Amino acid sequence: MSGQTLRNVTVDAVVFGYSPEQNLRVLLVKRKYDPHINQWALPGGFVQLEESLEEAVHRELQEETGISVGYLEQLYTFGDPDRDSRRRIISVAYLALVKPDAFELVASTDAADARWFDIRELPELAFDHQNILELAFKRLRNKVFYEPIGFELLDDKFPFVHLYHLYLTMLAGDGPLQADEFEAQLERRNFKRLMLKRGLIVELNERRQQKGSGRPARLYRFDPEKYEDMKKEGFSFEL
Amino acid sequence: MSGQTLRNVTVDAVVFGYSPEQNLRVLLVKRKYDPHINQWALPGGFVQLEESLEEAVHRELQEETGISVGYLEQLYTFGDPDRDSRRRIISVAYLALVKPDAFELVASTDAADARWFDIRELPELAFDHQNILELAFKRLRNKVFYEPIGFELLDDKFPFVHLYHLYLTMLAGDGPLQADEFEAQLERRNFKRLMLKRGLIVELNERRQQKGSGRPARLYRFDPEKYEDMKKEGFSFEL
DNA sequence: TCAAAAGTGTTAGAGGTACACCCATGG
DNA sequence: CCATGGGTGTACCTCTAACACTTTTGA
Repeated sequence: MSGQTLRNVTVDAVVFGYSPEQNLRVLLVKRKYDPHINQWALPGGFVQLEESLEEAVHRELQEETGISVGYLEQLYTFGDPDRDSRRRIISVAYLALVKPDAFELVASTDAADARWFDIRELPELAFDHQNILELAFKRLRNKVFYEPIGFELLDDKFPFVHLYHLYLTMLAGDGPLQADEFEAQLERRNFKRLMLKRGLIVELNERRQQKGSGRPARLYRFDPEKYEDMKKEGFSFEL
Repeated sequence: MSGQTLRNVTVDAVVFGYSPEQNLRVLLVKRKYDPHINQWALPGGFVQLEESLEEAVHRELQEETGISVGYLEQLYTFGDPDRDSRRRIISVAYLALVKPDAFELVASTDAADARWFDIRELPELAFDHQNILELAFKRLRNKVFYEPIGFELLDDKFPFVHLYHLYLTMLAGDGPLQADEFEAQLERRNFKRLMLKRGLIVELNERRQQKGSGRPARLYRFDPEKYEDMKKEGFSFEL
């Protein structure tokens, strides 16, 4: 079925999903083979001879979890001599982000061997995947400060609070404080002004259908042009 | 002599050196074997079975150029199926920085097959090393904005202008403008105040021996403690 | 008409930019 | 004593943090 693989090179992916209700989540798969059979691990596998590294990630994600990601970025390459008990294996790790639609989709599939885990309630992981995940999480948190990550994690149209809560979550990280307790450090109204002034998000003339009491929220979307501009010129996105 | 190597994994290093007189320079080696025999390339080679990736870089640099670097950071992993004509080879690229002492040392060795090149006057490179080098240079320039790279590129004690000129060089990059023309964007005296306020550099009570006329410059050094602090907490170093 | 959520306006002060000016040396 | 490079002081002004206040909804 599959082509010839490189014996010493794998790819692994840390896939993040977010929704205001479900917090920040990571996609994990349950291993079917030894070593570490039945333990949770990052999705990934051996690279085939004729595919690029990115293609390998997309293929493995498709095979193991059925998901297709909207954003993929190389994270780090792990190559310590004894990180795999079988033999010397170098793993190129990737960081991926998905929007809530894909997010929900996978959550409702077979679920036996692929599941979303809350970042604060992770199981023990196979190999050195714990390290990989921690590094990915650090990177994601850092990205908040110089790239508009919301772009890849939120729905196309979103009320402003969603973006706000995403940022609060990132600031809180896995620390002891709840996201809410960062409201002082990241003031809701000033944060909004900042985002609008930067021109990255655009006000729409739609409002969210009501959920409970309170004034209905206007919807926003990211501006893809501005986003591309910033990618080229390098970001600088101090909160 | 050398142990068994992985057939499909190499490391390559982009080593930068800087001095105010010599500008920013990159260390290249002339290839002794096919493919691309006699072309200039990044120092690097195949990873041995029992060594880590970092160890491989240090070993290859030692073997090919005799240099030992003070700072080493993983850059990116290049794995396109056809980047090497021999077979599928994945290369883990590293970015390295050396201080002027090491810098001078190698410049005066046998020079036949290892040489420093001005970043603005590079020869044609073997494989995809042009891409690797460009990425490394971009990364280095970006680091300026959130990490005190001078730490690894300047002498332990330095007059403030050295740091200033390093930053001007980075801002200018490979663009059309001369470093001097960025003096408007990065004001000498304000820049100094900023650096001192951040606490990263410390004023010494020594002065540089004279070189031409003008008031003799006070010497400074970086504060390693502050540096470690910032590493842990994550930098945020807007100019 | 009250509570909750969203959104607007305004103000004090921190901090950065720009620049005038002073210092120390060689020729 | 002038040219050159190094270093200090400060005034203006922008930008932001903080918060009071208004709007729009559900119950």
